[in-house]
Amino acid sequence: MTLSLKDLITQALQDVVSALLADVEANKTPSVILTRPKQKEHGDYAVNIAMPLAGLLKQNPRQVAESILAKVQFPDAVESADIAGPGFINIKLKAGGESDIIKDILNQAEAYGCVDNSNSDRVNLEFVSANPTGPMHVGHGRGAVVGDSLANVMKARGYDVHKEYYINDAGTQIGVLANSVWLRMQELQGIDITFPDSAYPGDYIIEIAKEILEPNNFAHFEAMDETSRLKELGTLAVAANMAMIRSDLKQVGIEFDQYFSEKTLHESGKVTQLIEKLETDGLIYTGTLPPPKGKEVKNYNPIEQRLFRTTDFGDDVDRPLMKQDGTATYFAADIAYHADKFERGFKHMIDIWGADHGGYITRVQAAMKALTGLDKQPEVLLVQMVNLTRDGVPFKMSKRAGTFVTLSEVVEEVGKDAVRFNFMTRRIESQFDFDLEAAKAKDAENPVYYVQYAHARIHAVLRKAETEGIALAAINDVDTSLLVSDEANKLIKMLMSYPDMLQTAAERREPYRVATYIMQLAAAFHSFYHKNRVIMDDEALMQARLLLLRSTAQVIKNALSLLGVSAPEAM
RNA sequence: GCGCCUGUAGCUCAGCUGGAUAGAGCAACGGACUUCUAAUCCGUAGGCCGCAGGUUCGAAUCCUGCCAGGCGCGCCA
Repeated sequence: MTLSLKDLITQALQDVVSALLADVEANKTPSVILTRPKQKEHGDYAVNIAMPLAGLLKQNPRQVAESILAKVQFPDAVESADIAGPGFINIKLKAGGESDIIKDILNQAEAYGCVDNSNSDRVNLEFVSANPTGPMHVGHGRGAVVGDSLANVMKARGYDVHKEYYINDAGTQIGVLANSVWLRMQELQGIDITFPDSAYPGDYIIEIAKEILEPNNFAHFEAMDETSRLKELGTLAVAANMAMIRSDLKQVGIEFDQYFSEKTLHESGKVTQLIEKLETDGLIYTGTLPPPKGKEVKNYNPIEQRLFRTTDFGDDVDRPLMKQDGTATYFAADIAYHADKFERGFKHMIDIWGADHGGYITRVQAAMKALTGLDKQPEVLLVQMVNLTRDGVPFKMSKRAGTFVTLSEVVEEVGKDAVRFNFMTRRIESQFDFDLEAAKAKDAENPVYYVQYAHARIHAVLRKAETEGIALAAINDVDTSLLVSDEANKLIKMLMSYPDMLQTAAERREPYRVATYIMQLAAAFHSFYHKNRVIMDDEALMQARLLLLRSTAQVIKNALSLLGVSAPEAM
């Protein structure tokens, strides 16, 4: 792998910095970081290294900058380097100095921006994990899209990512689900039932009831005792819901490497083993928890419980692992689950949760520390809530009333690309107002069309070239140094920054950066397009511009594919 | 009361872990299609970066305290 021009410049400066510090007692050598200045007059790259160095050398920053420039040996492509402001070094490159990058992009094609995964830790990425009691709603959709894109971005940067979905197919909710289905089954048989508030009201329950009745005889269930009936119906209903959820996920282009069932943890005895282990380790004691703060609890009865000493590992209060009826809490199963991930060889886990689970992070991390010694694991990304609106008017969503809007409905209305791209245009920390009309709009209000249009536009030019009988020159025969216009320069810089952007996105778990980047890249292209006609008489310049367009299309396509969004060649 | 997240242009959001004159899109106003896709581009206007302190050469960014909004806070998942 050859060093980029940026790397060469950085290296040249770093060498001088080390030389200057040779006579000084310094604990550590500050590292040179090249930045892209916002102002064009500040050159192509800027370095602030003179500022931190000034303190160590006890000179003023501008003097330091002068010493650096006196010694440094820049590569040929550097035209000039000047000192500016309090001590910045601004580096200007020769026109077209970096334009060779577009050849690399085309040679690497879909691999541009990616690195191989030869030596990296395995990462377990758990996301969505929507309860199998109903269809996915838009909030789940955001987590799903973010998680899948993050997986793609991290894979592109060499991480070995395993995508996992945790199915909460145990607990009281499954009993509620089974009972709801049973009531609907009876109703379908013409039996008069009353549907209690505690049951799930959605129409999908009726569909499930029908599905179950299709191959099975009603009498078969009627004859069973209630416990085994609810158990069997629970299993069937979970399977039906998971089939629906998987189809919803597929609709937005998401598939998992593994679906992990909570029930198997209980059945295999892993949960009880975990509790026994904690008992043996002396991490469990009998105690009474204080009443919850902040909200009135009616009929609060303090009770004695066996409590896990999570406070010893950073939690706020100790947590119960067993309910009063002797069954395990959700928390107990969840730490058994994370311990299982650890046993499967994952030292690194990332969980993507909804914001309403934020209070849960410390206790899981505390438990994992107690069990495995791992610190800050799992790494939890909280995705803030989604508010669905139409023309700015909020939807009233209530699962109870059956008026929540499913992800599937939204995808059908606005399309997969719009859903996926729009969810990626904001940081996960900010709440999302998702407007259905805006997401459907095919104009500048909707960023997905803006970027797709850029891609389609490039292909329109390429098609035009083809119909005019223009042959594309071989990549290495093109003189890219002819690309000297401001717009071309800006576009090339955007294309160059793609790998760095991806690396940052992967390291910081911020896949939204990819979306922001594509929008900027598309803007740089549209701007170039308007000022620089591609198909023209000047053959050499035309070939250079065609090459620039092809590499731009390649990067847009690469980036969009990480987000699971299509790159159409015509619109 | 406590914990987490958020507060940047009229609206929706960026701001690359401390850099130079805080940026986009929408909305407003004014321009650009006989020429490769106007789903586009160019320009104008619009800012006590929630408030107040602190850290330092330098703060939207880091720290502290307030204010406002969202989420959460016993054996629900």
